[in-house]
Amino acid sequence: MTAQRTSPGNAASAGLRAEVSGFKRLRIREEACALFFMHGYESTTLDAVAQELGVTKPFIYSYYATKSDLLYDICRLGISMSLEVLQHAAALDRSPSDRLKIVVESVLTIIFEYRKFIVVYEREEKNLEPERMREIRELRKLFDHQLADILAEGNSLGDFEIIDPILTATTIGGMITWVAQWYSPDGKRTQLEVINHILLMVEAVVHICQDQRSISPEVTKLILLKNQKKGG
Amino acid sequence: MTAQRTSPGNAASAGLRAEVSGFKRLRIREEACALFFMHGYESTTLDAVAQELGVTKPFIYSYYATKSDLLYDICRLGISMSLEVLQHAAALDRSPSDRLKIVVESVLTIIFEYRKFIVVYEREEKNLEPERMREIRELRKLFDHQLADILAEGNSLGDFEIIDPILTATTIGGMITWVAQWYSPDGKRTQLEVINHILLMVEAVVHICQDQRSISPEVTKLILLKNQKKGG
DNA sequence: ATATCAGTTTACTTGTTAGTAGGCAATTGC
DNA sequence: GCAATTGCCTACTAACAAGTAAACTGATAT
Repeated sequence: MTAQRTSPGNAASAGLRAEVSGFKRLRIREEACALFFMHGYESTTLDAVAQELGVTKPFIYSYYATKSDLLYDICRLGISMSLEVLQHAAALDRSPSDRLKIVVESVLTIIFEYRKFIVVYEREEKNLEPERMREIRELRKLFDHQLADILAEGNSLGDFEIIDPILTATTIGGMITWVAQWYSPDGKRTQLEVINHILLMVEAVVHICQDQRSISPEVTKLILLKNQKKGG
Repeated sequence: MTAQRTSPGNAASAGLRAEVSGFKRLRIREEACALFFMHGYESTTLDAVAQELGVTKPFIYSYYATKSDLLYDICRLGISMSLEVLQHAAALDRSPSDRLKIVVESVLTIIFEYRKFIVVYEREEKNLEPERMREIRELRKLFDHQLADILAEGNSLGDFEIIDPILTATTIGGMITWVAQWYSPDGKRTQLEVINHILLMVEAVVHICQDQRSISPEVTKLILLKNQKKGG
C-alpha cells in the first residue's frame, strides 16, 4: 500500500501509461538523434526537436530533465546495442571463428539499423558530463576487450594466427565502427555487400602470415628519435 | 608605388611582419585545436582560447574573422596534411606494394604529429558552413580515391588480390584514421608498434584468398527482406 | 618633438537558447 | 456530474558567448 502510487489506481492502466510514456521517450530520442546526426548536438535546439515532433519544448523537458540527459540516452543506446549483440554472439557454443563471424554480421546489422545513434555517440561523446562520458567509454572498452577474448581463444586453439590480439581487436572494432561513418542507405553499396566485404577483411586480418615485411629503416629511425626526445 | 604599402617601408621588414603574423595564426590554431580536442568545438569559447594564449578575444578576431573560420582552418589542415603525403608517396616510381607501404607509414607519421587536428576535423566537420564542409569532404574523397588507385594498379600487376579496391581503400583509410581516435602518446603502445601493426593489417587485406567463406544464410535472408521492404 | 599607424585591449551589444513558472485542458475515479 | 490529478502549452527569465566599436599603446618616420 505504501508502494508507489500511480494515480489511476489499477495496475493495467498504470502499465499502459508507462508504455505510452516509454514510447514518447523513444520518439523524442529518435527525432533528437536524427537532428543531432544532421546538424550536430550543440547546433540543434530543443525547440527544433519539439517542432519536428509537433510539440513544444516543455513537453521534452517532462521526459528528459536536461538536453545532456537526452544525449546520454542516445549515446548509451548507440554503444550498448552493439555490446549486447557482441556478448550474445560471444556466449554461443561455437568455434571462435564462427563466433567472430557471427559477431561481425550481427554488429553490422545493428549498425545499419542504429547508424545515426552510433555516429552521434562517436561524435558527441565529448558533450557529456565527464562522469557519463567515462561510463560510455567503459562500455566501448568492454566491447574491444570481449572481442579480443574471442581472438585470443582462437589463437590458442590454432584457428587464428594473430600476433597482437588487443591491437587487432581494436582494429576490427574500428573497421566495423567506420562503416557507420560512411555507409548510407542511399549509397552505391547494399548492406549485404558491405557485410561480405567486412567479413573478408576480418578473416584476412586474423589469418596473418608471420613473415610479413616490417617497417622501413628510415621511418624507424625517425620515430625512435622522436620518442627518445620525448622520453629524455 | 601604388602597390600595397606596409608602413615600415622596406620589403624585408614587411616579410618579417608576414611571418610573425603567420606564426600568430599558427599559435591560435594550435591552442584552439587543443581546446576543441579536449572539450569540443561548441563548448570551447574564444575567450578560453584567448586566455590560454595570454591575449584577449579581439586579438583572435584580428586573425580569424569568425570562430567557424578557425575551425575551417583546423579541419583543412587535418585532412590536407594526410592527403599531401599520400600524393607524394603515390607519385613515387616504385611498385604499388612499396607505395602502399610508404603511404601507410607516412600518413601514420602525420597522424601521430597532427592527431588532434585530425580528430577535431573528423568530429567537428558538422559545425562548418555547408559549402566548406563539402570542400573538406571532397578532400577526404580524393584521399580514398587515390588510395584506391594504388590498390587497383597493384591488382592489375598481380601484386595484390583485392576483390573490391574501392571498399578496401575505404577500409584501409578507416583503419588509419581510426588510429587517431584511440592512439595516445601516454598509452601502452609506441608509434613504432602501431605502425608495424597497421602495416600487417594492410598487407593482410590486400592479399585475400578468393575462397573465403561468405555471409550466413540467415543474415542474408534478413537483409534481403529489409532491402525489399524499403525498395517496394 | 610630433604625427601616424599597426596591433591590441577594454567595454559593450546582441542574439540565442537552455531551462522554468504557472495556467489550462483533458482524462480518470468516484 | 464533480474533484483531483496528469500532461502539456504559453510566456517568460537568465545566462552565456559571438562578434564589434572605439580607445589605447608603443614603435617608426619625419
